[in-house]
Amino acid sequence: MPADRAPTRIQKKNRAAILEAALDVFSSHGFRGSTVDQIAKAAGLSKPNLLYYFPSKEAIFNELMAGLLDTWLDPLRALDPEGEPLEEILAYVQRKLQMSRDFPRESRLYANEIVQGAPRLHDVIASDLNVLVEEKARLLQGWMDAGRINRAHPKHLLFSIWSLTQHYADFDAQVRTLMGDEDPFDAAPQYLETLYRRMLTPQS
Amino acid sequence: MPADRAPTRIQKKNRAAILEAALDVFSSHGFRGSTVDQIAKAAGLSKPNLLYYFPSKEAIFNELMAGLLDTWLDPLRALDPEGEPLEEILAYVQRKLQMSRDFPRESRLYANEIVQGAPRLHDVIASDLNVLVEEKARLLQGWMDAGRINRAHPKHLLFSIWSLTQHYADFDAQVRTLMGDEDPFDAAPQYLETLYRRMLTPQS
DNA sequence: CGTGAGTTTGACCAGTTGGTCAAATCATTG
DNA sequence: CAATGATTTGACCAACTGGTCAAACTCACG
Repeated sequence: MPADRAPTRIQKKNRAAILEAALDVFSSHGFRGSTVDQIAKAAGLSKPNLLYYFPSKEAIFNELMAGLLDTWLDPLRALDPEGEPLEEILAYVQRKLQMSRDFPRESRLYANEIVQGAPRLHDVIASDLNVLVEEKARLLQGWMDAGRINRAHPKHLLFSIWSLTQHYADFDAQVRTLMGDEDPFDAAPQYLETLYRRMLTPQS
Repeated sequence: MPADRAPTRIQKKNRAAILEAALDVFSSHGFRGSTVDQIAKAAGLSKPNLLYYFPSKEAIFNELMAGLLDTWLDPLRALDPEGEPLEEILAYVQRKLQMSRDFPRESRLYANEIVQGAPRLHDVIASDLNVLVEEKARLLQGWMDAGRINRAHPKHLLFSIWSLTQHYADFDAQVRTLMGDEDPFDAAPQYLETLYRRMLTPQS
């Protein structure tokens, strides 16, 4: 393993290549289903060479996850208490949808983990994510109490946004097969905007 | 392997126990992540004993999947062209949600497969499911054209129903952690009914 | 209660997998 | 260009995994 001095040119390049390859492999086979050899080959390295940069398969996975979670929550963090409620929510939905389009592997990596019971993620969900969700749920509740958006269970509202947007990344294989030639992302933004607009636009 | 005569009492019991155990194990670790030993132990058998009833790990998986897909599509098949459109759709949503509550392992097994690119399911999705979806999408489009429900992309409408309902099974670990004491299934039916009612109730 | 089919198991095998290590090669810099 | 540290690799290991097999055991039934 490289000393903990400043990383050399080669270290930077190879660590990046490994993480990129690992994202590819882990997101399409899950942790258990992925082999170090697969990742090494995808990164253009030999297995021992890869293990020169990371102490273990699990270490690669953890670093990937740590990096992922931060960017993953950014769109929700950006939900602005000062903004116009409905537009804020619609913008959040579109940001999240955009992430499913641009980073489907990250979405699937996360989905893989949660579906399998989140063994390696339970702590961070129970702490960081929980705090953020509580905060934003209160914000949404406030907007509802003020009559600025229609009432709905705030946490379920958040779940529905995650679910609907990530579905296009996580179930990509199914969605594309059923859509035929049509790109799912052509109509999805419109569909979701309509859905949440109709649902949340305040009715007297 | 047992001869292909009528199954004995023991065969019936053990095959059922194996499939039950396999559902448990496969749905929480995926195919690659599950071992025959795990399944055998969960079924209360030794590994060679299990392999006396099924020729291979893959055979267990396939039999499980074959059984699953049929029941999985039933709720959609039951969408009745003769019924009142909005109520038909709302009933479909509730049936699907009920399945997430009653058969979360089946949902996760399916999710696991699709997230990983549906390698073992692509054919059946492209044939059986595709036919069913095309049929029901036309039905929904007809209802919209007749002004009986609000307009929305019919396939995306179906995707959203799957996504929202299955989310409660597939992301159960996350949902429960974030809901604390509250059972997600307490508010979910109400939330989804409201969502689709507001979205689809025809507006002049 | 004996006997043949149905059932169970311990021992085993070959292939895979995560990970190690010493030796070889390469890059940087004094 | 020497020499020192960084990088790479082939050979290897122990644990695990899917699957086999012959021998032992159990059960239903005449």
